[in-house]
Amino acid sequence: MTSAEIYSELKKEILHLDLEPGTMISEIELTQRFHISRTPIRDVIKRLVSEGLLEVRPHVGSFVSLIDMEKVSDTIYIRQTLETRVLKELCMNFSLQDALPLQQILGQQAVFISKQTDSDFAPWEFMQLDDSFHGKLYELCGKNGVWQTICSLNHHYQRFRTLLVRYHSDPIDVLLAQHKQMLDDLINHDITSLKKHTAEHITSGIHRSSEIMMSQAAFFKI
Amino acid sequence: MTSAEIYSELKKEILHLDLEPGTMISEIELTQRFHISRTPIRDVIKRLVSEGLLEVRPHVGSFVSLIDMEKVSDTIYIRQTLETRVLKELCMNFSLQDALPLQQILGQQAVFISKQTDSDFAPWEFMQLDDSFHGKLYELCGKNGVWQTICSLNHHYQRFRTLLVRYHSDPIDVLLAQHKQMLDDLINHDITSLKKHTAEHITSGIHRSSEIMMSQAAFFKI
DNA sequence: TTTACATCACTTGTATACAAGTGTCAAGTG
DNA sequence: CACTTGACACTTGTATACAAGTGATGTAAA
Repeated sequence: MTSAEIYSELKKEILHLDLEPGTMISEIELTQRFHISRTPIRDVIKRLVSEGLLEVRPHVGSFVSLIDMEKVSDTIYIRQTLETRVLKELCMNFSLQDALPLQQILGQQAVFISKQTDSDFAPWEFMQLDDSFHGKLYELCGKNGVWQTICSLNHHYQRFRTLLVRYHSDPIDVLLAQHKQMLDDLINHDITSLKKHTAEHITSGIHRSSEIMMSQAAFFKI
Repeated sequence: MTSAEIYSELKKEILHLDLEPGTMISEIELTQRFHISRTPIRDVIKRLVSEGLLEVRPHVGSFVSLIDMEKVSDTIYIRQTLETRVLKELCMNFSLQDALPLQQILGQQAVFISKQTDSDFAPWEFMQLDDSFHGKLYELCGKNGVWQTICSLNHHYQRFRTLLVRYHSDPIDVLLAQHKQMLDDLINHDITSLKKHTAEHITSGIHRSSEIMMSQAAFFKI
């Protein structure tokens, strides 16, 4: 297993909360698990530290970082602000041609929901489709780089979203309905309604944050 | 010299263009310069890579990354969008109390300009004061975390700004005048004028980008 | 002269021994 | 019993030897 693969694997486990916030990560354990020496393991750890997913206390240990709700709030603020502008610009010249790829993604989301059973609940697959939808909005607007930048700093937000769907605070069929509304607004060139629905969609779930923070207090910072 | 200090020193040299884009960085040279072994040097390099300031070609060498104008444009787009919203919110409840720290920073900028001579031209000192001004705007709005986030992804933009002031495309007295206008707009609660002046200020210099890219083509990507 | 190829100097990648700091836990002391 | 203290196990930090890939350079053959 190469260094990049180990990085992806660990990152995935952290974002999916398989590695719970606060868990200690042992370098030596990882060397045994991935059959590789400490040096590349330490490289991976450093990289995850730089993304805020791990914290290293020198001579003590490496730990999965606690979810920082301030960072989550900041991410939501940034996403809502940028997406409002992007959608405004997109709405001005929105064509039915633009609607096609978005409708395709909504179709995939509908398929996912219909296949979904309680036994094999895999929220991150839907979260990926959610990201595809939003990413496509930026792409259609010629702002793919902005979307990539947002993705690079939404790690705490993503873990919070995982909790939201895990506790069904954010039913995925509601999210799909919100996407559909946004697409309708785009087709109708209704900027006012679009702005409202976008804000609702992105900030949805934050209302229940205190509830979730209570039930999983150990996962959160301060 | 500790690992963190070496990181700061190298980062400073890259952002100030003392280490020019494209320059090769030798790990062994750095071990000799800082009297430390390869391991901590490699840690520093990895960290600068994760910030997009260095690029490592395996078994070839480590190089200062070329300035990516797409990233610069994206940064300007993000900054302008966020700052427009922050200033709008700030403008609504702006008090003369809020004006005090801003006026203080403008005073420091004025002092800097008056002291300035052509022989000891140190643009980054003024850039720091520029950042202080903008950072204070976010802070007054309770959005300090958002500002910190922006700072973490504006490295290419900062190198571009260094070029702008180096070639006097962005005379610093003009920047100060723009700051003063923005503060006046805040005091007068004139959102429309504020939005216009903010956009002018943040996008100022981008107009001359092609000119600068021509004269320093080797610094730029593609 | 031109081209193909082997050599070599140099780079980063990896493994590992050792240094140094931290926290636990048990024994000793008041 | 409460508290101090020191040994110890375990952590990350650092140094360094070696592996492996790259590109330039020089040599020999066509």
